[in-house]
Amino acid sequence: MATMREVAERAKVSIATVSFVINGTKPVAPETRARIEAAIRELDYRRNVVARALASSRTHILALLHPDLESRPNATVIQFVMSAAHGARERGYDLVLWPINDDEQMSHLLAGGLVDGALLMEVQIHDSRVDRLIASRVPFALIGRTENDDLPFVDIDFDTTIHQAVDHLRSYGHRRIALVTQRTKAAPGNEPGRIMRAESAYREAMAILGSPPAVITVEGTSAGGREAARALAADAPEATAVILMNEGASAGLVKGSRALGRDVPGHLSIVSVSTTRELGEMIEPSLTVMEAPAAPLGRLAVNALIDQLEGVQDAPPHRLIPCTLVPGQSVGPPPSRT
Amino acid sequence: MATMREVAERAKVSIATVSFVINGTKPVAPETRARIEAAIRELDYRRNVVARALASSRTHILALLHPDLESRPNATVIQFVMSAAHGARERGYDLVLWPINDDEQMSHLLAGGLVDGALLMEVQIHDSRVDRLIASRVPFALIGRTENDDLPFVDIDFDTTIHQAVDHLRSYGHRRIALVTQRTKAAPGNEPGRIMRAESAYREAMAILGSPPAVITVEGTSAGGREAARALAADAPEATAVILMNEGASAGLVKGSRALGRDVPGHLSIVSVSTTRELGEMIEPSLTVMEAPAAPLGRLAVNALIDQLEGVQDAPPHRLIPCTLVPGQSVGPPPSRT
DNA sequence: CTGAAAGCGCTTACAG
DNA sequence: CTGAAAGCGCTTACAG
Repeated sequence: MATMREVAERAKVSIATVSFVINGTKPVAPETRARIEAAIRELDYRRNVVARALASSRTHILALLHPDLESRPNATVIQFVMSAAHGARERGYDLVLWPINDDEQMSHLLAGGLVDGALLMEVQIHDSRVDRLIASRVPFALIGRTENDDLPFVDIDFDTTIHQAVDHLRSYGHRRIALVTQRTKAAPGNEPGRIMRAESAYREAMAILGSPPAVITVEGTSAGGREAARALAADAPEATAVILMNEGASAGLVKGSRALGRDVPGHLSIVSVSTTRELGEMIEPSLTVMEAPAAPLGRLAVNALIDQLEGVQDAPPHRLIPCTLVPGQSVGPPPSRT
Repeated sequence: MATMREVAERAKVSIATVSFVINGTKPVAPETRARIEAAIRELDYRRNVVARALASSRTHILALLHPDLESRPNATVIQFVMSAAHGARERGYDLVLWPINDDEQMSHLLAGGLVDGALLMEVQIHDSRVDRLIASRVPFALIGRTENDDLPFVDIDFDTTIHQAVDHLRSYGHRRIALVTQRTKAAPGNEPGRIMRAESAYREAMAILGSPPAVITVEGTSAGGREAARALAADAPEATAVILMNEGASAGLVKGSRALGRDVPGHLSIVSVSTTRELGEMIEPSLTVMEAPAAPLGRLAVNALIDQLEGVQDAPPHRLIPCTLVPGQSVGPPPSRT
């Protein structure tokens, strides 16, 4: 590869001037600029990004910190990741994947100076990784929120989403609506924020509706879904509809309900929240879903971070995006009482 | 952040010696080493990876080149990506995501000197990106193969996989087996290698079986699956089983068959190849799948690349991994002729 | 076993 | 508008 020095020699200028035209950092006379651009073209010169990084103390690399997702990743996650990578590249940044197992390792990586900023996924209400991030002094943006709303974050607007889901069900005549949510390994009270926020939005909506809430928590698996179906029949038999905040359990819930003789949507309507429409279509009957804004959220997160790095002040204030209703065939009127 | 110079001063040695102990590149006297290690601990020193990269011309960064998957990624892809990232980190490398739209852009990125090596996904039979990779002189490994088997690659062993699928169906008594494959935007004859290889393995198996092959190609969507169901009924009515090499069409195929009055597996058995077991479980009846070895393949790919970078000679010669049969409920005996 | 020094390929005050 | 030079924080022959 040609170096900046070779370009400078060929164009009969100093390397400083070459740098100025490449970066547009200082005005350069048109003729000089033309000579330099010609030299760049002739030598097929590409600036060495590592040297630039060392000299400017800006690597233009961003880290995506995520729990080790090797096992059960979902479609929403990859859409998010890919759109973040894409958004980063569009602004001249690279995105590295950092599967983080423990906080110690995370601090280590952050201290290496490889990245200009970090994106943290699967944020919990109390999250020690956020403390590590702050301590590292590496700028960051969170995907999800801790209890501290002041930190830079982007998130799904669960309030709006859940209320829309409830409204949709109400428009069919449902009044008794249960919530099926997901059990995690996190300590109780410290679930991923999305689970807690969805639940509190649900409780609020039920309060407005004047209906008693019914919350069922199961694993995010087919078996979990079946368990939810049994629990619904046993503990919340009056519920004619369910809001499902547990993508992995969706197929099991439908299968399990049918196995108990409860047709979907004949006896039980289902809205699956924060999932993909593709997943909704896989299931029979196809699920009515509130599609997670994974791709927009990925771009929003990466742009919020880069804006922060580059000191852009007019960053868009809205950092919450609601899910989008995608009607399927899992919602119908409640069974008529006979 | 502390620098190596500060460590050296505190330990009363030269920075060269500090470098030697950090990298283990040269023997250092035990007492000297102890002093240096103490200084490192006391200053909480972390080597700057950018400076190391520039000085050593090794960035320890790898690129994962993938088509722009923002739209329809699948679970197999993310498992692959995550395990590659994880495998890279375990060996001290970082993985950057490069969504590649065109070859030009790819060459640009490669020329920037950011990465030591590259992994290319979704390799096609004739793939201009591979030519670009070779021209860039950046070491690489392919996920999938071009027609040139000599290049470093890892891949699913479609031969073994398809033959196992056929054997599984034969053990139930099936002899007339169709293949449903996926239409892509690629020019005919230049599909992703996996599609061509699966098809030729299928044709070979049918030849051995003495049955005429029947190949149906549809979009990788629910609509495509329905189309496949119709085409099977119309064009290959004698087929009692189908090997599905089209994950996105799986739900549609089942729904479409039933809509035509053909029960699964009563009238039609299905084996879905190169997919995830989670997806198989979503569907009713749960699909018998040949699970793609996404995670092992991710590690294999990244290790093959790093071995190459580090001159490890005893790289494992086996770079093909077959899918794993995960029985579901979509395979049964063929309908008895009445 | 240890050190002085060159050099990796850029950016960036500073001077003119 | 352009250049000489220092410096980013390391690695790596080379010398001793």
